[in-house]
Amino acid sequence: MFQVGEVSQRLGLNPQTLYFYERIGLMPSPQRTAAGYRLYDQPALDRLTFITQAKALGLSLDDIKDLLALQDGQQLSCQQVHSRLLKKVEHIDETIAKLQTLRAQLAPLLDQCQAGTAAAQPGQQCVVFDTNPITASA
Amino acid sequence: MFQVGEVSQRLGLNPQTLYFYERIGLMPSPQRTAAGYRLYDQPALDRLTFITQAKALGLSLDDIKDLLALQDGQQLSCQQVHSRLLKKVEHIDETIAKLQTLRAQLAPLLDQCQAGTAAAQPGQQCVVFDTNPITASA
DNA sequence: TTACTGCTTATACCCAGGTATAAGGTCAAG
DNA sequence: CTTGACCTTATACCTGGGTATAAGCAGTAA
Repeated sequence: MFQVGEVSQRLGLNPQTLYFYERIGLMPSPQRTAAGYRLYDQPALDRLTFITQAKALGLSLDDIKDLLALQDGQQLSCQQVHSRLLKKVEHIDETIAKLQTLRAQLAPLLDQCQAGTAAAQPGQQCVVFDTNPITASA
Repeated sequence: MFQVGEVSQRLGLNPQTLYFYERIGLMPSPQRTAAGYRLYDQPALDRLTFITQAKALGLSLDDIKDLLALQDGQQLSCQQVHSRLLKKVEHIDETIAKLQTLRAQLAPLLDQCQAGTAAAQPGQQCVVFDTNPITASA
């Protein structure tokens, strides 16, 4: 069992962040010592690890809360789990597609710039954006 | 030349959002009538269109400001344009990669759930998350 | 006992990207 | 010459995801 300071150090989180996660219902209220100190057990550490990893993958705390709720087995049927996961995956797919579109639009600019098709002398203005391909393509 | 109401209606923006973009330097101060009413010209509309599209693609207003600054030809050399664009593209690539990882981790859960490998009866708890593959794989 | 570190709570603040509201000036129609 | 729609500014507020600070207990070591 670990106190808040040890947990936050191990996971690289601000203690205030732990309190915050508890306040917003992302973490359950942990056990307390007689004096009221929080005591985190291993499952709590695992849960925090899951949260930080999911966050690093770009999920919002709300998304993570949903996933954890599924994980907690909130009497959700497979049907319900499936439909919620599906929505999340669809949203991720949309985001990926958008970014790939943007990526594809920026790539030729990069090439053009590198190839020196535009004004290439240092100190001279780059003309890559003279007719903007993003605006133009829309 | 269009007043703020017409512009915001055409582009689906709140007039306050136009003022906001002006305040943060994303849009230049437009011309004014004698009475002080803003008048937006076609280049201003194009710029706003560019902004809303770039936003839809997931760019931050700061990113967009950078791109527009390049577009405005702020005496940046091709070298500078190239290095800034490159950073942006690299960041986009990282984000795509992260999301694809997450996607790949969620997909088997979806399948499992759909296949009824987990408890499939409505009203029964879905066991897909019993050993969490995201946590497990990390 | 005092000092020090660590814990507690509440409250306030931060950034991003706006939205809402109030108090007032402008302009065209009737 | 008033009404109503539209514009102006300033200011306050909102969500998301925290961080900072203050005031006050808890526990330990000299």
